[in-house]
Amino acid sequence: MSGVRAQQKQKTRQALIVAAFNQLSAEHSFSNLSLREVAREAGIAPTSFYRHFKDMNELGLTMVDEAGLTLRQLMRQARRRIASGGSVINTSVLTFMEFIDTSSNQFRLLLRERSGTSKAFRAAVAREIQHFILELAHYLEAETPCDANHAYMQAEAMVTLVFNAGADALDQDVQQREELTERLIWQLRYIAKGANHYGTHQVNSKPS
Amino acid sequence: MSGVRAQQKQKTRQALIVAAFNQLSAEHSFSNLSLREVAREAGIAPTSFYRHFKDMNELGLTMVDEAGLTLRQLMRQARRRIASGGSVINTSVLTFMEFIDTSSNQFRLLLRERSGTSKAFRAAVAREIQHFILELAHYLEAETPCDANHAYMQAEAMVTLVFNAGADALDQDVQQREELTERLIWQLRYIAKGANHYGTHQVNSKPS
DNA sequence: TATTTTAGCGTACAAGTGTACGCTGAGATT
DNA sequence: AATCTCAGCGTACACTTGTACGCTAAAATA
Repeated sequence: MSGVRAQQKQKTRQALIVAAFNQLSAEHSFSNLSLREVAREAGIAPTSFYRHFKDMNELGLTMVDEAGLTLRQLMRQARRRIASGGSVINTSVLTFMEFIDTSSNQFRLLLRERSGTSKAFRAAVAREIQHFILELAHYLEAETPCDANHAYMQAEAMVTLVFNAGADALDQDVQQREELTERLIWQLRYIAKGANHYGTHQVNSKPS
Repeated sequence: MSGVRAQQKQKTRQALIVAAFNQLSAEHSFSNLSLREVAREAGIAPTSFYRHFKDMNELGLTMVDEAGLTLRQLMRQARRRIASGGSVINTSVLTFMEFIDTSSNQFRLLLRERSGTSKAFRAAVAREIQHFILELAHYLEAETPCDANHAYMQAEAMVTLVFNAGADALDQDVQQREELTERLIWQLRYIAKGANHYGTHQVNSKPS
């Protein structure tokens, strides 16, 4: 049971995933990929694809998981930087922008399938984003004078803005990205300010 | 020059556009459409398609324009409601949600092509959204104590949140939509509050 | 060692795609 | 009335796609 067999299988399985990611780009989305092209790039026969995934759909869901994993790992790293004395907003934003830069295809997948044609895909992406929101909400509830409900809404708004800024950044050059990032940081400050205002007291009263 | 000829041409051209919109759905995106299927639904031969558009791409851009037009018309209507004494945030949000409900396929197109595979598409959608942002920014600058720069950032953040909430709403039932709308309204208040705080005075000082 | 399992291959096929080409007949133009 | 224009059609072709089926050789198991 040395597992030479299973080991090789994992290897080509991974080759398929890598091949699929490589074929994603600004001009090529997941739904444009064909089983045959992916198999070709992975160096196996089209029909061998089925030894690993029953479907292109199944491949896609695996890719979403993988992208989510990458993102979560990066953000864990961000939390370490924050713990050792970085500004929360700045560090998080910069880390996210780093993700977009170094793993743009993974981000593109999440971004596109969020509003894609497969309900399963949309749900999978929504789950990944939800992770983020909950984590941030938990942090905000603990570290700022905000009740749970407002902490959640605040987190949701922030994650939405960050994610969207990431999407815009994909098409931009360095100069534009810097301006975008600066605007984003201001916008996050707005939200923090507003949430702390409304979330701290008189939660149920209408604002003026 | 009665134009019977040209009139008929416009008619089938419109039939193509309608056919294409009809084939959009939660499970079917623009890039899934085939020229042949669109032509079939419009009731013409595949090759006749070329009498109207050089490309599926050209059809798509026309559709984006049309969707943008619908949206702008709806928002003009919203402005009238506001002028006759409605709350700004509430009225705008409700109007937008109405757009998503009654013209979901048009919204889906904008939503998806915003991060789609064609740069021209992305630019076209970005332009439509930019209209919105500028219009709102102008309003905010005039009606609230906010300098131009902060008014723009505020408007951008608000439009982003509204647009994204619309995207989420597409998959939701009435109950969930109500909750979503309520959260959205709070989030917009956060932004308004924060922007007025930072944008009114001491613009260049760091927040506490 | 003999047997079973299985990753990967090659062949084959039906279905669908975009589009080149030439024709027709009904409006438009002269 | 004679001519031109051109929206729409049908045929045809070269491709690409997913996948069913059966084979092989090497690893795993007995």
